[in-house]
Amino acid sequence: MPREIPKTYEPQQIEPRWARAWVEQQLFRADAKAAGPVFSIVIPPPNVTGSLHIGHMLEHTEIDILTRWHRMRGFNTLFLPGTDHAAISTQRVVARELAAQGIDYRKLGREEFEKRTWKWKEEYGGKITEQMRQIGESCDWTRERFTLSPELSRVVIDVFVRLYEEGLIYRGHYIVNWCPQCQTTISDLETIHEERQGSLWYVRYPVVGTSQHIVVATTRPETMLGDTGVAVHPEDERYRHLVGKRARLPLMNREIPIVADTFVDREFGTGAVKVTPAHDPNDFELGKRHNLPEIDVMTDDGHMSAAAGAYAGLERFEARKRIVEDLKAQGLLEKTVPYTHAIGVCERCKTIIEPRASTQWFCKMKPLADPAIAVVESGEIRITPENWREVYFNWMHNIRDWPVSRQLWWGHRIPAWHCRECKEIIVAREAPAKCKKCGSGKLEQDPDVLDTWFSSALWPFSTLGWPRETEDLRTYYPTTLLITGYEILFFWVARMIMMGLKFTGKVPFRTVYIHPIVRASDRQKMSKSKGTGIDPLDINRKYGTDAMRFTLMMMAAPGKDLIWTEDKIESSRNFANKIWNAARFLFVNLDKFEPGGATMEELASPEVRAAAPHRFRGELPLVERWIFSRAARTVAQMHGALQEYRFHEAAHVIYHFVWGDFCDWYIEWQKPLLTSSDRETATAAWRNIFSVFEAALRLLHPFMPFLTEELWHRLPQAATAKSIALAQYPQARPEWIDEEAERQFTLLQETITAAREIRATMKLDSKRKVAADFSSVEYDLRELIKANRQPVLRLASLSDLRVSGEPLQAAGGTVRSTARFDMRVASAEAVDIATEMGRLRKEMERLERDVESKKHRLEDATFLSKAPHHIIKGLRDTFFERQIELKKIKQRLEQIENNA
RNA sequence: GGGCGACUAGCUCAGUUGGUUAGAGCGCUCCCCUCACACGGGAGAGGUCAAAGGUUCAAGUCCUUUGUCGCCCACCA
Repeated sequence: MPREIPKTYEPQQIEPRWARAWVEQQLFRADAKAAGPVFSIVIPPPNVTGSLHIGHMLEHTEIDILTRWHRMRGFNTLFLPGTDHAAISTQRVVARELAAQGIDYRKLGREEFEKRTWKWKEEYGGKITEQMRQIGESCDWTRERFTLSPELSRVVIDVFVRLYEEGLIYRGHYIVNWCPQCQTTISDLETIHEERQGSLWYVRYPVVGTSQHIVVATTRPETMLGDTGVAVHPEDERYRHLVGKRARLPLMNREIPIVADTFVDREFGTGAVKVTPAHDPNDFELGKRHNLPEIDVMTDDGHMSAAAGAYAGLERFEARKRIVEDLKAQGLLEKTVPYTHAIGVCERCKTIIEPRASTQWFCKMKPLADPAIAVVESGEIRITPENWREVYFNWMHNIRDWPVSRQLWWGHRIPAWHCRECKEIIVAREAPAKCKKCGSGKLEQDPDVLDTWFSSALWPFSTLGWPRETEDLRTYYPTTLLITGYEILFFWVARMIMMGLKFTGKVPFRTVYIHPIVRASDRQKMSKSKGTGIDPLDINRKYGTDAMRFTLMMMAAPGKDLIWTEDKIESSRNFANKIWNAARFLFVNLDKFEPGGATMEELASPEVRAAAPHRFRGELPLVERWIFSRAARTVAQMHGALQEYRFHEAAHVIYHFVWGDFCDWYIEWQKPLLTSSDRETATAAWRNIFSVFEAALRLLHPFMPFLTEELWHRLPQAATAKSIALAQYPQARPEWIDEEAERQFTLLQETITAAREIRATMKLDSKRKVAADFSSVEYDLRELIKANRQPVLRLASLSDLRVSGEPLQAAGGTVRSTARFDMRVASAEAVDIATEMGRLRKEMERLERDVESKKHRLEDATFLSKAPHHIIKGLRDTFFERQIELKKIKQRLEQIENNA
């Protein structure tokens, strides 16, 4: 047993060793599948850049805590680490990496690009895995999670075909969001709206056959090249005479009809609107109603297309500038006013998205959404914290069809084949040999791939072997829990629910726990791209993983984002150090005790610990009854808090137990006993302190895995014990709860505190011991003090304590009183009387107010008739106590005044 | 424009179903380097729980309004 223990806990010397051991010995994986209740958990993918930031750590820590806790309770646990296809991001990052090497990915060809991406994914997966190992993640972060494996692909294709056959997948021609940078369609969810300062340009369109103009307002002049109409409100008197006439589109010299449509807002701009069906969702609908043609004036990379006439080839914003200039030159620009409006930008690359009319694959949502709403309403799926339920319903009720095709190379290829001869589209699981309509063999697979989230939506069952009725599917599906952040509630969570219900008929998970988001100190969401991400590995090196985990958990109150500032971690680091030193205390003192006494094996073996609490000559002293009672309560609270995903509560509970109860009181109280020459008593004390300590380690283990693992191994363990993570989590011990012991011990604590308070008032330094008087009218209380005289003297630094039932003479000393006892230290030296009186007066005023209000309430007949008995009784009891306290304070004040 | 949330000690935040003196960490003040720990020990100051109204015997907790600040959703040129 190593006995040279440094004074300070040094995580960097301990963590790497255990991280390695967990991985090499496959401790978590080996025992993951055992007999027992099932805990299966779906967890989200890491971000695609391959780097972790503090924001991820919260999620990983919660997952890891739940996993360790469940495994320690004998659950059969299983992870389904979420898929990371992240098609757009991946393609973009890989393309960038290739570009850095001077390679244009588009010239590589699809196959070669996929190959390169695979390689990159592997490296990335390896990097993430390595990082997760360093921080002690108990789940396996292997490359499988990035796999577009053939089996999974088959499931995705199967699902697509099934949905198509049911008419839920269809090809639609609509306005979609086009990102000219990523060069693909993106869904509404992937665009974010930003307020930007822009302009509203008022442009004159000459009315054909008249000398009149109709003035339209636009924020995007470049789209006017694609205008195929002008619309006004049918009841707008200003324009009624123009409806049915034609306008001449400036710059393009094209005649376009003036139509009437109720969609037009008479109040906005001039009340006349240009119609560009190919570049605006509203105009698209309007154009369909009035049979206006679509003219797409842009190219995939955001330049003006051949349809843009003289402007063809210009970048779209360059074209805007030129168009405005030209309009001005021709006297067709009536005015320009500054205008702030929201524009859509690509979530990933921040490029301004271009709405374009385009033919895409869509998935009908309504029939899938309705059952998904029902299961959350009925509680079959529980979303916690509950406020996210509303958000979920809100979105689901207003759900729109989902464009699922993406113009990318990386992802699951859409299983559709286009006939070159007859344009027939064939959706099938396998590539068809020939067109089923015209028999042509000239078939081409649709070049598009599926949105990342399409395959991710299937994850809970696709990974368990569905559609086969596998053992895994039977055992683990529906999974117990999904744990994720709210940013993918719609992307992923809602869609998993819909797809799960659709294809398995069952919910994919029982509970959805939405964890808070970690923000940087400026309240920005942590993000690598914004440079606001903090590398957890840096924090680890400085403070240790345990400290970082514990800090996050202390702050992680459900339903509220938390702000990461580095100073908070110091207190967790200190906590780790405190535990380390508590252990150090035990080991160092055991060294002193062992010669001639019992060995550590005899004092702390698993068998000995299991037999706790150990009696002292047939009896269990008060302090032992108290600490075991406190331990039992702590265990119960830990279970309750973790059951409800109240991580912050669990962290606070264990913190208080270890630091407040165990270190500050229990160890301090027991100190002399541990080196006592009374071997029998000392042995029992040692055995109990080791059992409580060891139980505390197990309680804490999910939160601080490294520190607890290290210390646990310094205690005697069974030869087969490999890790504290495989030990049993402390179980509730209701028989240890001892209310009487807690009440009595609290009184002893109050007595000691009262004496310390007096010492502080007298500004005595701790070496100077003084004699004190203790007085209480309660016989039991006096006996309690007498029975615990030694520890009280020691912890309060008193040389003597005279216990009596007589009132204390206040003169010439300092007194502290509670309702049940008085404590007095005589002293010849002058205490600061003014300060003391100020304190007493303030206390008196507070008590007077309190007593008055309680009296008032206790005289209230309605209160007495309506309030429950225990409330009335409690109030009455405290009322009497306050009254006594008040009386004592008043007497004390009088005495001081008389003396002065 | 809709929806959601927050406002509690100097700072960052807890506070389960309304119920007896509203808590923690950091910071601050005072005393201590006492043989586990100064990343420590002991003691203390500091809050009319954003404002107003309401429900109730009882409100930090429930309801309404207001203010301030966030977030999400939304096709108004």
